[in-house]
Amino acid sequence: MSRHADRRYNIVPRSLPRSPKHPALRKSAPIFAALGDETRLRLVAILCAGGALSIARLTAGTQITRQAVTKHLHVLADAGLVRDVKVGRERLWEFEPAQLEEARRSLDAIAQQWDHALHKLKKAVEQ
Amino acid sequence: MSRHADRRYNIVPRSLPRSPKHPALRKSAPIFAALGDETRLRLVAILCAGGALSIARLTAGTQITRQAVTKHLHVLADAGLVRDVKVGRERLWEFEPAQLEEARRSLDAIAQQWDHALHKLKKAVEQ
DNA sequence: AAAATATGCAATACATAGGTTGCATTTAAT
DNA sequence: ATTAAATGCAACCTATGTATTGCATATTTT
Repeated sequence: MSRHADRRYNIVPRSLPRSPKHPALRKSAPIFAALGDETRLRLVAILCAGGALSIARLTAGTQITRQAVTKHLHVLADAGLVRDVKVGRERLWEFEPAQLEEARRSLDAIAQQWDHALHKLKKAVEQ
Repeated sequence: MSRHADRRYNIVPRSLPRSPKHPALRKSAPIFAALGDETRLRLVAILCAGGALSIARLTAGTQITRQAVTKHLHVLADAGLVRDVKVGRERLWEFEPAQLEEARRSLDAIAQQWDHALHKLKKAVEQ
C-alpha cells in the first residue's frame, strides 16, 4: 500500500455525519473545554453557590496568582459560563446558567443515543 | 502595598473550600477536558451510536490523519470514555458509558447548587 | 493629598496539545 | 510466498494553554 493512503478511505459507516458536523457538538466542545480544568471547575462551583465575587476573593481560594485566576475567568467568560460586572474598583464575576444547560443537553443527547443503541441491540437479541 | 501581596489575602468567602478541593470536581475535570474538543466529541457520539469501530473507519469521517485520530482515541481512553479491543489486525473502539454518567452528575451537582442559591435568594426577598 | 486596595496590561517562560511524516510491524487475502 | 491492509511507534513541528513577573492605572480609605 502506498504511504499515505489512510486518508483515501471511502468506506464510511452510515451513522457517521461527515462534513455537516453536528452543530450541537461544535457548540458544546468549547463549553466542555472551559470546564475541563480543575481550577475553572472550582470557580464555576464557587460562583454558582456564592453569587458574585471579586477576583481578589476568588484568588484567595487558590494557590495561583490573581492574574492566573483572571485568565481562567476570561476562559469561562468566553465560553459564556460566567459574566462580569464592574462595581467601583472591583470586578465582580457571576455564574451564567444558560451555557451549563447547553452542556447538560449535549451529555443527555449522547446518553440518549447510547440508550437507543442499547434498545436496538436488545430487540435484535430477543428476536 | 508591596508588589506581590495578592497571594497573601486571608479574606476567604465562607462558601469557598480551600485545599480539600471537592473530590468530584477533580474527577470530572479530565472527563470534561476529554470532551472539550470537537473531534473527540464527534468520536464519542459516533461510537455511542454505532457500536465498536476500527480506527480506519473512524478516520474516514474526518479530515485529519489516522494517527491524529488514534491520539484522540487515547485521550478519550485515558478519561475512561472509550475502551478498545483488538480483533485480528484491527483495533475496535467502543463507548464506555460510566464516565459520561460521572460528567452528568457533576453538571447536575453544579446546577443543583445554583437552584439552591436561587431558592435562598427568593426566600430572602420574600421576607 | 497620601496610602492602600483592586485590577489591568504586557512580556516572558515553559509545558502540553494537536497534528504531521516516515517507517516498522502485525494480520489477512490472493 | 507476496501483496495489501490496519495499525503501532517515534521524531518532529507549531500553536495554544497555564502561569509568572513587573509595572501601570483606577478607586477607596484615611
